[in-house]
Amino acid sequence: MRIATWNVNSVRLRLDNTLAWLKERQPDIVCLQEIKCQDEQFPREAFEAAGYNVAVHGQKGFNGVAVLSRLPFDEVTTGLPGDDEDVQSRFIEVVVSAPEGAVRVCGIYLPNGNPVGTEKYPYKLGWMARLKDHVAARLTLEEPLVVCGDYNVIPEAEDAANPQAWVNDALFLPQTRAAFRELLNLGLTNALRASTDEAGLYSFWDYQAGAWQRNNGILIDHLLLSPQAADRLKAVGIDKHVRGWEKPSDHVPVWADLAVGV
DNA sequence: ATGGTTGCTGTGCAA
Repeated sequence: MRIATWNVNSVRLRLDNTLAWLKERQPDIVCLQEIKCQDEQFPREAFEAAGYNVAVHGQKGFNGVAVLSRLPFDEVTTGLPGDDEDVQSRFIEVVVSAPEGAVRVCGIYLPNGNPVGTEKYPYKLGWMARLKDHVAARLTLEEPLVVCGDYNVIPEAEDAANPQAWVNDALFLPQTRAAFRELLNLGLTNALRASTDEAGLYSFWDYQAGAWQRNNGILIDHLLLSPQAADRLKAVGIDKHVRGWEKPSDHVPVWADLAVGV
């Protein structure tokens, strides 16, 4: 089963790119972030015609997450538990049944947190604490679980082309990186880092200042695996070439193959 | 080099 994550930065503007990439990469499950539309504006029919079931947790203008799945959904839940006041659409969780058993997938759009010094940074850290609590609870199920999405976290210096440019940024502050490590320390495996320690692997290049042309990227889109998923990990990839397409997102897809189901 | 670009919205905000 191939599970992917991609921050598309507007699913409506990126529909052609997304359909072209689905055809090329043939993922079974895709978590989309920053769809930037309400549920009823999501181009559901186009994805259904491509062979996918659709689950959407949208929001007007900003944020918004969705999951595409070739297999039908056994469960869909939206919203990260732990704060009833949080109205931002950043979390969706699905369960699908593969022949060998259920696979649970959480699609996340973790808050950016900038500018540091505003309420945005504590919101990010609070969201990460809530995610940790939720993942800890899910891990007790002892099933294959993938928590993937735009984490807005640069875990290590080698995950940025120019780490010094990020030292005061919410994506790379020590507290941010510590919270990400706390998540890993629950027993999750970073799929990409389970297969390579290579530097220079990025998933985001800013639209500004020729970041793509200079390969000034950062790695902030991650797939974290429960032990039962990590045991079945077969391959991981980053579809960097998609950043060079016409009208690209500033993020590219990241995917992992698990030896479960199709 | 404290800029630069993109998307949605509303003529600014978020990233």
